[in-house]
Amino acid sequence: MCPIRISAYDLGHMKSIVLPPSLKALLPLQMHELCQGAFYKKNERLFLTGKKPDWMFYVIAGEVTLERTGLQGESVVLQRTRLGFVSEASLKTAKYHCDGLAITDTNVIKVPITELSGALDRDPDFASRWISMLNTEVKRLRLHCERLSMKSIKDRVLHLINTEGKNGEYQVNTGLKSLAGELGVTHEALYRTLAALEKTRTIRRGEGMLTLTDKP
Amino acid sequence: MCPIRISAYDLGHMKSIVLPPSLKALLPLQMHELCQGAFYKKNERLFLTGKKPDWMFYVIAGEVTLERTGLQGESVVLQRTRLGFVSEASLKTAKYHCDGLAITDTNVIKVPITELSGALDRDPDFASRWISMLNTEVKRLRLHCERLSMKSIKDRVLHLINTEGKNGEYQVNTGLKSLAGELGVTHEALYRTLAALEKTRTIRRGEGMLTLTDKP
DNA sequence: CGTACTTTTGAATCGCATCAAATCTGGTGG
DNA sequence: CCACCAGATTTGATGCGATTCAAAAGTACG
Repeated sequence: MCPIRISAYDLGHMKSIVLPPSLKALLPLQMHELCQGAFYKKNERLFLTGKKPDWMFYVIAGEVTLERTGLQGESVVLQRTRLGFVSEASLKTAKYHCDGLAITDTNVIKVPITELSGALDRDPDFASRWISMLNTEVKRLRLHCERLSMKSIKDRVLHLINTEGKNGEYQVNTGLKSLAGELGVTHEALYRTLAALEKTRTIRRGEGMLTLTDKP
Repeated sequence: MCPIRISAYDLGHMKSIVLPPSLKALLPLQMHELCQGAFYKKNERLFLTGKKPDWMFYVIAGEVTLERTGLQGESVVLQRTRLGFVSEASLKTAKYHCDGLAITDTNVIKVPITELSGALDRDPDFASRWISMLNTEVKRLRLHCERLSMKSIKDRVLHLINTEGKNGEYQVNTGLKSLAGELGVTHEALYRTLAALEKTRTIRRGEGMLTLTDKP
């Protein structure tokens, strides 16, 4: 029952690449060959705030966050992606409104934006699939907002397991410190909350997994 | 310099209606006549969680929130709309994932979902405009998440004025209590924070407007 | 084996939630 | 027109939970 997770590899320029099924099903056929693979080491940035978007990034291994640096220089995590597009919303945008940061070694598929945009205009089925993807993203973001509106860390953690997890199990992929950032709390407070939740047998922990214990 | 704001009217069944320019520009011509006007009194619900979406709601006057009721029965505001679509993300969804609540007397344009979906498949230009709208929404939601990640109420208020306001001015439309909900804080705390910000001359208040005082 | 980072625990502090209550406001009906 | 009510606004007092600062223990990696 260990989580299936592809590790990231640096394959150099990766001339020919294999698209993951989810991306293959989304993109029209003629786009497939225009895609390129890319590798980013931990803490490398895929793109920077203010820069012009040329590629759409589809994460296939590793993990990428969208971050903005606040007024005091602290970074705020807007989104984390382990499988799927980062910055879908930058399709028709002149500049990025946040940074894309690989928080671990990461493989992505790069899709050229100009061609992507053209294909969306030409191919109604593709446009429809793209809209569905954006709909999903909007809902995910609404849930994220809901989570961040909760006052206690305990509530946020349980909400996370319930909405992002499967069958009451949530896989923590890049460490609790990173998760704390996503939940909008300090890592110390998260550690304490998890310890408390474990002591009251509300959740169990193991192998980076947070599991809800079923209560009668 | 008073804010232009259309008040909501109950025009009965409103057989023939006038679409606002923003909606007219978005929808293809043949959709225009399929739209209907509707009026909701304060605290009426446009739709309920779990119900099947038949109409898309475009708010033209008043204000609508998307809300989910948490485990303890408290309601969490996911989104507020004063002009534009509510629940754009429910286009291809079997059921609503939240409630739509008129928090003041509200006029909306109802657009039939089946026809809307068909038009998106047939009309690439329309699909393109729809995608742009979703992109905007995704970005707005990301900013909302960023705001909710801020620890202090002061930071959230200033972020709100900077991102949702115009020229350092933010119009509070439906009361501070409602705004407090959107910011994820209690109304008491918000009142105190605003009073403090006013005392230090960081902001000014008047006529439901929060204005940033320019500092050298 | 040393370095960097994560995880963990400790103690002090502070901001916000909470509960309470007073004032103000607009709208309703006598 | 005024009494009345519901809701919004405001201020006060108290306690809790999260932040903050600090430091120790664990872990991965070269």
